[in-house]
Amino acid sequence: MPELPEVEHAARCLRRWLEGAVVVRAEADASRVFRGGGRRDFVRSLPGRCLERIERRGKLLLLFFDADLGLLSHLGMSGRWVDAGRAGGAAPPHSHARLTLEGGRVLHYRDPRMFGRIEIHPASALLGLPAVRALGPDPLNDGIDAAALHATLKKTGRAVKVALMDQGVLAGVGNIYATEALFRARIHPARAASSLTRREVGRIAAGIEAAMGAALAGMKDELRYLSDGSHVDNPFLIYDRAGAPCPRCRRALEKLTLGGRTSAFCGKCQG
DNA sequence: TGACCCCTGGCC
DNA sequence: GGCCAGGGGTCA
Repeated sequence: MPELPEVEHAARCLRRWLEGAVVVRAEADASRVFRGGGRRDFVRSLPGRCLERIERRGKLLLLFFDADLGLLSHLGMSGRWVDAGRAGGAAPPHSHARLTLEGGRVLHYRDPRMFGRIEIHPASALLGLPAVRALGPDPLNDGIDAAALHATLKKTGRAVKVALMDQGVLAGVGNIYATEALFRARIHPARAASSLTRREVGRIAAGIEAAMGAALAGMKDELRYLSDGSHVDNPFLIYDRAGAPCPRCRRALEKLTLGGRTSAFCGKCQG
């Protein structure tokens, strides 16, 4: 499930594939991935366009093409852009959209669970979209200002884990990195956000940066990280490891549900 | 602010 | 064969 590091990886791959390339054909299936008239716009407006730059804001990919054409891509749970090689090969399963580039390379958007979305907008309007404006600071692009984060968390009595997954608090943190960061910071996921001290928020900020940094470093390791952004194994300290021993104290990791999402945590280290 | 829902692969 | 996970939009 893509969060900030995985989307950053996708942005880097797309830059490599699309930089300087001209789209010669765009195809799209009738799919939930396209909302409103998005499918028609995708097919009609992309051919002939050349990519100028790609930005990532939190979990959003923003593609700026020439002639003021913009594409927004959110990968949802299972979305991936993949390089399927030259035209003529079979489409990979769950392909909802295809871009054929000058020279014959074909990019597919795959999304088995269809929680992702693709939208076409004027490039000049992308940064002004409500979904973009609502985002909080991006830990990788902007860094985390622990004092500002402390001030934000102070205002809400929600569980700290739920608050961290709010894209308006920090852009790009989801279930995985909230879980990992709180373990690293030794803070219980259900603690009221407003009860955290400035020092504890500092540990959380450091935990987010460390967990995301480790993931980004791991993406260079092709044995553990595939080029399509998926993991070969579970590279995380405690995410999805409930029942397994805590890597710090060896006590069995516990599990609880907050904000509809499952958290692993150590009842001793994060007491 | 919280519950519910979308959708399907993967796991039990 | 059945259940669950999960980002985020929507609605109460």
